[in-house]
Amino acid sequence: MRIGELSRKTGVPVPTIKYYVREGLLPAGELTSRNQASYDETHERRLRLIRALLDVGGMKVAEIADVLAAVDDPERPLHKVLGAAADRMGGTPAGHDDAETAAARTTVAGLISRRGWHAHESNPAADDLARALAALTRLGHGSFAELLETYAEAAEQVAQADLAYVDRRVALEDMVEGVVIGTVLGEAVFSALRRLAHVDASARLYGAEGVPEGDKG
Amino acid sequence: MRIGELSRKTGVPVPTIKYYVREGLLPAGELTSRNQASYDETHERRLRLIRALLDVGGMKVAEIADVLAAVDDPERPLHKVLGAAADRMGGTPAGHDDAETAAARTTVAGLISRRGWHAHESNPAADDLARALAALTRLGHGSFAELLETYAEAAEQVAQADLAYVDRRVALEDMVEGVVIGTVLGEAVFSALRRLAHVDASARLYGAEGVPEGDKG
DNA sequence: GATAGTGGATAGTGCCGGTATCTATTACGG
DNA sequence: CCGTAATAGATACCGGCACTATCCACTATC
Repeated sequence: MRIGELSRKTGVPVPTIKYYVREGLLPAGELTSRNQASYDETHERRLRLIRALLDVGGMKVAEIADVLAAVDDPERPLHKVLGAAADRMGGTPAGHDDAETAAARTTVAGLISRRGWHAHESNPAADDLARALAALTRLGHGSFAELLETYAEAAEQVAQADLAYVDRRVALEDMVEGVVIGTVLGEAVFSALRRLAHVDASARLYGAEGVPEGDKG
Repeated sequence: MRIGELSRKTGVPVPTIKYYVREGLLPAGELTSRNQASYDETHERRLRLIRALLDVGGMKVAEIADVLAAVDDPERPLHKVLGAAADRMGGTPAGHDDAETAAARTTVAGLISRRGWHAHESNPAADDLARALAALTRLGHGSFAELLETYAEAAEQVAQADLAYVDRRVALEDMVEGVVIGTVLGEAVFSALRRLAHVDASARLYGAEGVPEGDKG
């Protein structure tokens, strides 16, 4: 198909498709003449993946380029792709190691070893966690750490379900892509569920309705 | 204290503090003369909260302004603040209701009623969830919905722990702020934990180490 | 052979979170 | 009482990002 049809099928404007190609998110179409290239379903699928990662997953274009490059790497070291997909967070690049962050890092290391997780504390996620805990401490909510075990338990459940899904549901061919999808979109799914559950829990605790009559605007 | 000291204590540059005041995130200091204002610990705390919401929570300045306005509202309708804190997601404003989204919406409504959640399906979180599921469907992962129950279970655990923490740990005075902190920073915490758990789960499944020797760059 | 569509390239747009600069004023140390 | 530093407030500007507009030379198609 030509670029116009690709655009129509996916709802992505033609100039945007060109932009994605320039940025390395999408392979160029195969040239059939100097100003004609043909695109196939792989382009269509990749385009949908890009939009999902952008719109639902909130990833940045450059991050998507990195992750997709890892996906396309024939070597496909699964845990590296997973890392690339997961390490897209952490707005603050490094973060000076103040007292709170150092203490939080210790807490995180303790949690990891206590749960026997096969994850090194140098993992970027551990860093993000430490920074979040440090921020909580600075706000006088250091005891939020009491919830860590509950959180970790739930996170384990979710992660196991994710990986099991990928393992049994996805052909080896698409496994890497499946991991990316599960990691990024799964996060969006869980986030939304958590917010819904919050509404429910607060309704039960404080008697506030999810949406009182006529409060839908 | 004066603005310079506030800046030193929090690490936020003076012009940035002025910017936050302009944007309504931070109340202005009390004027003691035409070019002097005094700030107190409430400003300091608020400033830390703003930075946490920005850096760790990934919220936008305008969103923070909304949420903090709700926090400062003497009426303090708790569930509304929670909503304001939670509804900060969803990059795509509305989203045309295509076939996939409509189907996903039905799935979400089913889930909510099945779990007996006191949350209306018109909730923005339900919308985000539907959009995430629709994106998964478009990518050929409609069966990801099989994980919804597991996800929901975990989300319930986390939400209950969150609210219980707020309920018993926070004076009524600060409860609203506590909800915001728990909602936003709790999400960052859980997200990081989920990524760590992913690393662990994939290590167990596929034998990839969290960080192989000399792979820490 | 007119028209619409295309690949490729460059420049521009709108938003966002600040940062720089400027003025008029005041606090503060000596 | 004077010089310097800091401050409030206002406006202009900046860099990053995700596009979007425009242009050109060319070609598929009617």
